[in-house]
Amino acid sequence: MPDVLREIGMIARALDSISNVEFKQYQLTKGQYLYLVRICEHPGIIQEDLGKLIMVERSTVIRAVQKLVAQGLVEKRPDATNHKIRHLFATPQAQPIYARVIAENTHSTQVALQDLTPTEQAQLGHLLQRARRNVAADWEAVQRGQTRHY
Amino acid sequence: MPDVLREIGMIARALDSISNVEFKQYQLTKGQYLYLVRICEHPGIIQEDLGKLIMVERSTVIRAVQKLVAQGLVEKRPDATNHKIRHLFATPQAQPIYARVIAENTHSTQVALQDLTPTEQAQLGHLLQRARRNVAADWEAVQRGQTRHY
DNA sequence: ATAATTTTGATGTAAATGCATCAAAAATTC
DNA sequence: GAATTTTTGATGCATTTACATCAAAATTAT
Repeated sequence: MPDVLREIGMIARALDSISNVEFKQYQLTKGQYLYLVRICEHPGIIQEDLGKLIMVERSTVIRAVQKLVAQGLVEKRPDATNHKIRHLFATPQAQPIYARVIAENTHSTQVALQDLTPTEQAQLGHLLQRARRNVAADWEAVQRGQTRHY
Repeated sequence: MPDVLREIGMIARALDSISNVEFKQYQLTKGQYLYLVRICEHPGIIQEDLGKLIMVERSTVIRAVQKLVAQGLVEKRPDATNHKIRHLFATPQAQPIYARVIAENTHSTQVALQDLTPTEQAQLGHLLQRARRNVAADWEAVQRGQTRHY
């Protein structure tokens, strides 16, 4: 069994840190780009689901979103019937930043996949998707306080 | 071009957060397992190279190592001729913890790859290795202060 | 050899992260 | 329908992370 964990960890840390450096010019601090992009692509999403989408802790999501709201990039709107949830929407000011983040992420992907054939790229995408689905179940269980046994 | 970045980010965050939860029982706080494992496997490594191995910032490595030293899990030894560097070694107390970390990481990998055939697993490993090498060059350049253009 | 640059380690400071906990609304159970 | 549990949001606190900067040793250039 190949040690895919370490490879994945290295790639993730490397690209995340590059992104963070580059997005400082748009006043985005560490990690903020992640939340902003997902909110842009899922208008009306609630914070709880945003956490599951990115796979980060609830409290982390909430603070990140609070900051985006303070910066005028995101809006929280109450629900008409469910008084517990808040829907998130990106503001018009977020749009140009969103475009830049996507451009940068696309470039990073190109760098990562530069010497892979289109077939290999597709293959990698599919295999990663399957691995991610496998992992998501465990992650949500641990978030709910369950313990893994092995 | 498939969006491998997001898949990789999700998997990395999910498994890292699970690991962090589980290793608290060994008094390892967030991220420490990463450093400890690499030091165990590379006796005598210096902090600078440890950063490149894990792909984290130099100052982050230094504080993480300082803490492991304070916990008695790692030792810093000066070099006989080069007075600038410090070699890192895991102490005997680190060994049982190392074994547990490896066991947990192996389990996580099994979960992630559970429904992939051995061929698919190998393929994923190879493709990720290539992507990681591609990314490493960019990461080291950005760490040295260079700007990417795209 | 001397000067300039790079490497390696370290720390102050600001910020994100994540656990524990609370609170209120909603959903479920009895 | 009342009581219990779950869901969703929020905050205090301890910790890691990372940038900027410094310092000293080593390397390279002049």
